[in-house]
Amino acid sequence: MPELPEVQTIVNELNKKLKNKAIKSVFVNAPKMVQIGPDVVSNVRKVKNGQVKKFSDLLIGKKILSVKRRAKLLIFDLSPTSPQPSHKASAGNARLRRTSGSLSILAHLKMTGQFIFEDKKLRQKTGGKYRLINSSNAPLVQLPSKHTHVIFKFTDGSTLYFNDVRKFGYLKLVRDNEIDQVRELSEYGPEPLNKEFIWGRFFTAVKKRPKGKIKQVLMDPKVVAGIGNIYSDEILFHAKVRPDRKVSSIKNQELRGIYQNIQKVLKQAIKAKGSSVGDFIRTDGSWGQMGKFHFVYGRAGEKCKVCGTVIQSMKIGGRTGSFCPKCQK
DNA sequence: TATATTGTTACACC
DNA sequence: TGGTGTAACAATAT
Repeated sequence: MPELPEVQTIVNELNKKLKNKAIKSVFVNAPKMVQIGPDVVSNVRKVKNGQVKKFSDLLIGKKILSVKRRAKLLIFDLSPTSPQPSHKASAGNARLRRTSGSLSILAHLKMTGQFIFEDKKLRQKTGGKYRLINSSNAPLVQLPSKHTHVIFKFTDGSTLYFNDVRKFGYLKLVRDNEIDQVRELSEYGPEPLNKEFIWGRFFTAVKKRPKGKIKQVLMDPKVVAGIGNIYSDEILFHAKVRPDRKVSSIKNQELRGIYQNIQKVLKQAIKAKGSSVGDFIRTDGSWGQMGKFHFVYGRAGEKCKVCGTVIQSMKIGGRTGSFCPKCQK
């Protein structure tokens, strides 16, 4: 379940590995998972079967300049669009006129998306599967697998696989100079690890929702970006606040503790390269280590690491939340 | 075969 | 109007 720390882990790794690599080819096996923004190609919102070629055509030859993150979205910035081919090539496609300027790929992993990078020289066959790195921490993965939906090949022989068991994730091409207007990006709240995430702003945003349960408010991307089920549970444990507490009942001091623990827990998780819960693995196929430090998430029925009380779970807003009934008030 | 799963959006209601 | 709550949706494993 990639949340902010998992996405940041992938971004850090891909930014190193993909920087200045040129795209040689793009294979799309699940057309519904790629989109072209309406501002890139007019009159096209979603790429359908016959339009996959446009998606790959727009990408081939481009270099990846950098990989960034906003909330849980990855942003691949590409080198500028090459000059248009001759008039006759575009004559039949007047309505699908390409606009100039740089493109970016927005990628969302949703529940089960994975990016796996394979350097040609690291591929080693082991009984039909491939171990990507020489480490006991790496599970065997088959590449491509039946859940590989998009494959990028680069001119240096390396490959990037986009896997997603549930197919909830997507890749979306948008114009770079209008990226701030993309709705997915413009409506997110502050980045919790940036300077913009100041106490006063957080306090105001939370207090605007007095009837909301604190866990739901923390997971609202408009209040603060990037926090999902795992980290809302963990943050509230460290802040000693039950997830079902109404905002109106939370004392300023408690909210201050939540604010501080948002940054503390997320930073620790990034250091541990994320939590390998569900399908999350790193771009080299290895697991993140944050799961070892979970105090409540996924531990319902087990004993609290602090006081020994059995961890409970409850549905909050249709989601499962876990907490220690003794440590959290 | 029914259910659980999650991030995000849509929408009805107050 | 905007906060609130609920449903819907994507697709699959179990």
